[in-house]
Amino acid sequence: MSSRTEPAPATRSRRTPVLQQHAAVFAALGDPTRLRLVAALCTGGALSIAQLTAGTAITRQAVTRHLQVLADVGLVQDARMGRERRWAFEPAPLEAARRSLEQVSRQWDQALERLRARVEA
Amino acid sequence: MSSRTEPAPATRSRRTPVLQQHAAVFAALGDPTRLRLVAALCTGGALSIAQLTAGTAITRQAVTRHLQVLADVGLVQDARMGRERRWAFEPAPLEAARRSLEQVSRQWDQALERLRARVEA
DNA sequence: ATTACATGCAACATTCAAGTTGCATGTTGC
DNA sequence: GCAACATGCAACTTGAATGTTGCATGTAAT
Repeated sequence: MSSRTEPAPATRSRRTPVLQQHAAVFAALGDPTRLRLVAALCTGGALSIAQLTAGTAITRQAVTRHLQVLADVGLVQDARMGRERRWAFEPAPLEAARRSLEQVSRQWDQALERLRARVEA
Repeated sequence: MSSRTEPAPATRSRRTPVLQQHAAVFAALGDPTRLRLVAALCTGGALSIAQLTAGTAITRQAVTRHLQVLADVGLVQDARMGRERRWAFEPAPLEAARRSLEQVSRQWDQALERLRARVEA
């Protein structure tokens, strides 16, 4: 890693790439079907593709593609169980995304407080 | 509000629409440029379109469209200030999204605990 | 008034994501 | 072996998202 193609131009441009890494996780969660899959998997444990397709109005192949998108960002993991393929939720990326949102919230609170302090001065 | 078009069909199908409502917020955050805009606005207060365009490699019009996408889910808000248009971060939808992720995390923890209790029994 | 700045609007091209269909492959059970 | 189930793979269509260019509009400053 650290290809270092950019000359680190400004002061705060080092912080943004970390956020952009989380953009992929948000993009994966930004689809109703995928969000439903994540919710189903984190509640019911490991499920097969056919089971996950049962509740939806879309094709099994479409569900497979959505699961692949979720797997690309590490939100789910697959394991062969005989003739079927069980998909399980993986909490780590979601935790990272949650912390990312918390950090944005914190920065916003700090900005508000700085503004208030300046007004009172 | 409360149009009540759906007859509340099943037991747990009432929970998923709430999640799907948050999918739009995640989709809005799921773009590197937009995530950068949100980060910039929550740190630096209200900024104009030209200011937000300065750091990027894309056009002013593209930034405008991204801001519109963020505004559609309520993440930013605009206000005219003379000849320019200041955009400000709005924390409410992000807080809702953060709580949504926390709930998913909580459900996962509960599922793990249930599984452990069953194994020990 | 006129010049410069900041933005709005609309048409356009291009890329990508979502979903489908059709068929092939592997696995279970009789 | 054979039928039924579960999945994999690939081509295709469609619609939306991203970004651009060109011009119009409104505002500020001289």
